[in-house]
Amino acid sequence: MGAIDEISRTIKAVRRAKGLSQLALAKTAGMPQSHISRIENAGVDLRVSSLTEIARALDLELTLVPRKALPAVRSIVNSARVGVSDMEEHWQANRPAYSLEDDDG
Amino acid sequence: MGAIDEISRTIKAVRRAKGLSQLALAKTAGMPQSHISRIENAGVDLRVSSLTEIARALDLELTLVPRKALPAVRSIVNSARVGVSDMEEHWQANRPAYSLEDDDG
DNA sequence: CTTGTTTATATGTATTTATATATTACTGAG
DNA sequence: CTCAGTAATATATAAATACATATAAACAAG
Repeated sequence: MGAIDEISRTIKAVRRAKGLSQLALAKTAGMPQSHISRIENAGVDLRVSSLTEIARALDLELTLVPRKALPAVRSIVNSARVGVSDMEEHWQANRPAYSLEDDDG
Repeated sequence: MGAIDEISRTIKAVRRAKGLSQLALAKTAGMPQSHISRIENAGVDLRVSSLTEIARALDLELTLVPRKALPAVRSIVNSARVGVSDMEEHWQANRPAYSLEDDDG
């Protein structure tokens, strides 16, 4: 599973957790609903500006963290979990954070 | 200053801090050197896959962190600083973390 | 100082692809 | 049936990306 896939899953999960429709998210992020749909389903390789806007609309922030700091950051992010059911499924079904890596490290 | 600008500055600073040429970074990231040059100077709106590969080549990880967790994450990232001179300038000249936000929040 | 060579970075151009706009279809709930 | 949410399609455009080439600096040797 690639980073893009991980991103799309996270977007979908967090959007649902916040009770937002694709249309609502799209409006806040300034893009058509069809684009959100494609992002969530069709493995679109987003541009950074688009990802930033979507993230912001979901109260997330795009961040670059050094590898050494990753475990600590993850535990913090886990503690700061939103605690909504739809999201829990996501975190448990996948990795315990919003991390966007895959396993070639 | 936008998020893209922040990203390009970070990439350039970290690459230099690691003593890598654009070509070396490009090879590791699997893209032509010309692209690195444009990313660092021409305000390119990167695709997520490109940013992920570059970040990985620089021992960074792209992460989505909830707003509430941002301050804690930043302090961690600050503690985990690499401590190279070229980078210090960057951190001091800009914001105290790798954070990619701008100021509309 | 000039020539050649190597390394680092920038630029010109063609291709690929995300994105915008608009529309349509499908689904489940009421 | 309507309505809300989502997915899928076609077209058009802007922009990222790839490929090739140019520029520039540094260095050595003549």
